[in-house]
Amino acid sequence: MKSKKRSYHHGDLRASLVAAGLDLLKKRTVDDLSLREVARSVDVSAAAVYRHFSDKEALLNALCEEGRVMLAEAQRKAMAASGGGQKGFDATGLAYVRFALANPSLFRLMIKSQLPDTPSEADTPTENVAIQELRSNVAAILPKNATARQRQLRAILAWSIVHGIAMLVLDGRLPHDEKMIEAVIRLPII
Amino acid sequence: MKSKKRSYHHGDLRASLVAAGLDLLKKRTVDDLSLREVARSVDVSAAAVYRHFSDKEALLNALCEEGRVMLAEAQRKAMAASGGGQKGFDATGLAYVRFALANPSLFRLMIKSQLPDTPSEADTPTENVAIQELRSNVAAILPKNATARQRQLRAILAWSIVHGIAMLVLDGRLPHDEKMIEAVIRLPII
DNA sequence: TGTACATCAGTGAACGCGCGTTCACTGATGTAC
DNA sequence: TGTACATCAGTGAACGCGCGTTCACTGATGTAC
Repeated sequence: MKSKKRSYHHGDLRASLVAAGLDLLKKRTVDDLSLREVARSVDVSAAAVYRHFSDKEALLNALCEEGRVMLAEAQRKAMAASGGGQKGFDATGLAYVRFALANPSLFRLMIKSQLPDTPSEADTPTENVAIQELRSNVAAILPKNATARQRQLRAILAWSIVHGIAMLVLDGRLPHDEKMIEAVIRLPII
Repeated sequence: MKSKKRSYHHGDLRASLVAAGLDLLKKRTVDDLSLREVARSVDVSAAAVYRHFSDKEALLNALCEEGRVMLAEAQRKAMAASGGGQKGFDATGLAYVRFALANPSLFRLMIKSQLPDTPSEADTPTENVAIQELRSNVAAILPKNATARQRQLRAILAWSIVHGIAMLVLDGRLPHDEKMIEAVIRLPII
């Protein structure tokens, strides 16, 4: 049986490399993903990669960017399909976990990448874009008289829950059980 | 200024290697920790390590084991100091997060290591020792008429929260803010 | 229609690197007589 | 007390490996005249 090394290279090599990288991330650890292997799986020399990316990091950043688009799209769809409110909130969380479980290494890569965070050292230093959007979603769930502090803490709590489940399942500490995951996310936390 | 490479080797080399490994994990990623560097920091040849560990994996397992002891001890102390009940439960969770933040790479190494899990493929396949102890702690918090299912879900929820906070802070997605962490853990989730 | 030239994506060989592991060895220590 | 020997923790050189990156190159394609 020959190894069915599918070639991704039909025209735009840059796009092919990104596609191949995403595909390899389904089978490899982030640290096991080498620039050479990405090139190999597109049947191109390693040096060819440097025509499209300045270095390995630039290639990984491109993969991250692709992942960010995929995740945002999945969450947008989940929110729209569920009709907003508490259900929409839960659906968004579930989409987050599902994305992580479907793309383990890509998810880890995105998490570790520090790119999309606040560039300025503002009042809330390390806080990032995702959490701010999350907080506005939380605001829609909480009672109107909730304080800013309460909103912040609830947002962090919600993020921690979905992120925690995702990581525990990814690392094999919890079984990959859809029903269980949904049930945990739907638990009333207020 | 000379690099102050402290030697750990005073007698028991095995113990020195473990100590050096734990120390290096405070500054290095798990993947950046090489057997050669551990040996180097104890001023011993790389080959000497093989007198005490069969291979690199065995050395890493020893580091994991040390970490497990440290974490268990921290949680035991936290529980005892707080006097049990809901406070004890929160304190245990806080100890988990604090341990992770104090020993980032060691914590990651422990999480990925699959050793301490259930060896048999029982009814709850991937579930491990930690979650079972956690569930008994949850049982003490929940009302007496709670079902087994409710207890299980609450245990997973509690674990997910502390694990999620820990990972988000470790990966720089949330600021390392003790007050915030405590506040999130103490949020009423029922 | 044909020729000269520039462009530039991709090649393949080579580089230095640090890694995990193996191997024959050395030299200090303890034991037997 | 002295000598012969076994033990065994640690040495240092060497191995093959795959990596990221560089470099002079080739050869197809398009454009100018």
